[in-house]
Amino acid sequence: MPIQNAQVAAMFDELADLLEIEGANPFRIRAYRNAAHAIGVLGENVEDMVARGENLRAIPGIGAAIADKVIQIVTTGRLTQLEDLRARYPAGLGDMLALASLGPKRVKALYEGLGVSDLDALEQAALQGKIRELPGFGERMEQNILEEVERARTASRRVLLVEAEVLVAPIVAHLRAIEGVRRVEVAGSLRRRRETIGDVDIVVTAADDARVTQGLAEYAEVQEVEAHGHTRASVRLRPGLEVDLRAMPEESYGAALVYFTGSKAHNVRLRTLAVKMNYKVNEYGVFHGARWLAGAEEEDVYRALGLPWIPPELREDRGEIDAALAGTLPRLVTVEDLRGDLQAHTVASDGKATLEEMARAAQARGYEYLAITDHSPSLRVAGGLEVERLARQMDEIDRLNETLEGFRLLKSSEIEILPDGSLDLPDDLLARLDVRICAIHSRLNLSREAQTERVLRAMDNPYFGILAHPTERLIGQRPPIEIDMERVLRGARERGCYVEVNAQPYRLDLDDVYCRLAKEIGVRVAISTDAHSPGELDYVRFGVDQARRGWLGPDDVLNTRSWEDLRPLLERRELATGS
DNA sequence: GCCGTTTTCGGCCCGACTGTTTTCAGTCG
Repeated sequence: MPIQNAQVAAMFDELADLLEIEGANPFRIRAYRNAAHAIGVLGENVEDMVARGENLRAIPGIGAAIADKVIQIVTTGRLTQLEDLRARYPAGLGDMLALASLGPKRVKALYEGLGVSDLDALEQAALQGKIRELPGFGERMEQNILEEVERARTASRRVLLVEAEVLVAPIVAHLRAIEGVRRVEVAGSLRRRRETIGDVDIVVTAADDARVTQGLAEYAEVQEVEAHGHTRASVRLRPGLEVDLRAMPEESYGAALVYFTGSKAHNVRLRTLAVKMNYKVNEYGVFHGARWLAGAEEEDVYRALGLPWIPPELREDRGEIDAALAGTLPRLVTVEDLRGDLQAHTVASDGKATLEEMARAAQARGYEYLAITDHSPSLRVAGGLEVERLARQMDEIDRLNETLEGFRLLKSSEIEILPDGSLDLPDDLLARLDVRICAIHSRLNLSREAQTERVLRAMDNPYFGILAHPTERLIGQRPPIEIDMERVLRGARERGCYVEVNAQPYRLDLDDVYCRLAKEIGVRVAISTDAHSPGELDYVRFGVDQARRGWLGPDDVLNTRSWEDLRPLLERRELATGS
């Protein structure tokens, strides 16, 4: 069974957790966490790197010792050091560590003082009043632990980016309406446009800070106020989403925005850079000794550190600071760069609107083209079009295009990649399409090798165009299929094929990390909404978000081009093969 | 345990809040 980077990273994180409980050198612990982060955000698979004999020490944060451990993990699937620690500390301690009031010190005290090693035992100890008797613990802490155990049992998962947006918009409106409030900005992972959101951070400037924190605490949807100070408030909304608000002085607004936008790893890099310059960075500004240098706007903070402003989507400690220092930050693609959408459905298969309704909606967005990609025959559950119906739709598109000014519908299909790697439409029909979107919808559980071969074989067909939603994941519901994405991307480049960034908020597929890998390998992407109704064309921004997080610029994206410029890119292989 | 146009040894990001405290440790973001 191949091992994914995320699993390797999780092992080092667990190692760090257990070492914390053990009371190991905190800097050594940090080294493991840094390594976990470095591996987690790596585009390439460490297992493949090891197989190719590449030097893992080239990865920043990985030295000789951790490189050896990575090799042990990918070759044996185990890490003896971790297994030794697991033998010494019960598995339930990890659950305890996840509680807000408990860190490694208190978990260790509870385990050694009371023999408590899981949430159930912890709850019993609290109910029996034993916890308050431990040194450093009290009655209040005992009560908090009880509440946190209960919450952990009913814990809600991270919410989708789109869900968080819907919940947060009215809060922002509520805060803006408070008297004396000047600036309100959502920071955190929502501003970095991560695919899921754990909690929401909001930065505010106002004439009266306490009035704003009070205002949040009194917001109608608040279920519980977790903390409530003069300049800071933390509340839990009914759906389980936590909102942290920070009121800041005007001159610190930019520094606070940097600080609360994160990521944490990005901030650590910034402060480390500052220290080398003999500066200090905190949420109030950039300081030289006690002297305040900058902080009113984000641009000022970065400039004081010798950097250009870095777009929030890049602030993940994936090399953005080095790129900023070198002046090689990419100009990122924007929604405004897009000239069309390359995947949309109609009532002919499983969509909700007609050809004309979809065309009008796309044109109203300022697009020049929209590809109609109703499903192919094998996908019966989605009303896939048989050959005759598709041919009739193509005629209808021709007629409609004659009535549309400055806009055209593109003839297309979302073509099934069958289990044997063949495409679900005959070549003569494929040849008549403007764009060919190819996708897997069935047999998702093939082995990694078989699934990879299936897609590469499909790409051998000279009519293969764009691989749609390549990993088939549904965020929080279905994991990605087992597939060697690096091989798929290299195969796509060799064959002149492309991949999709599907903008459906529950797909976001390719994700940001694979977008970056596609760019490195040299495969262009289509940012497509896969819209099933006119309103879903707006989802495009979520696809753009992930593309930006993957460092993609306008040139890396197919549909930033006019149809005249795009067409030869899609036709190229047919010309080359003479078909 | 990692890392180095200040260092191959001696550093390693910073402040608010909570709960326990009579001056601060622990945790979080």
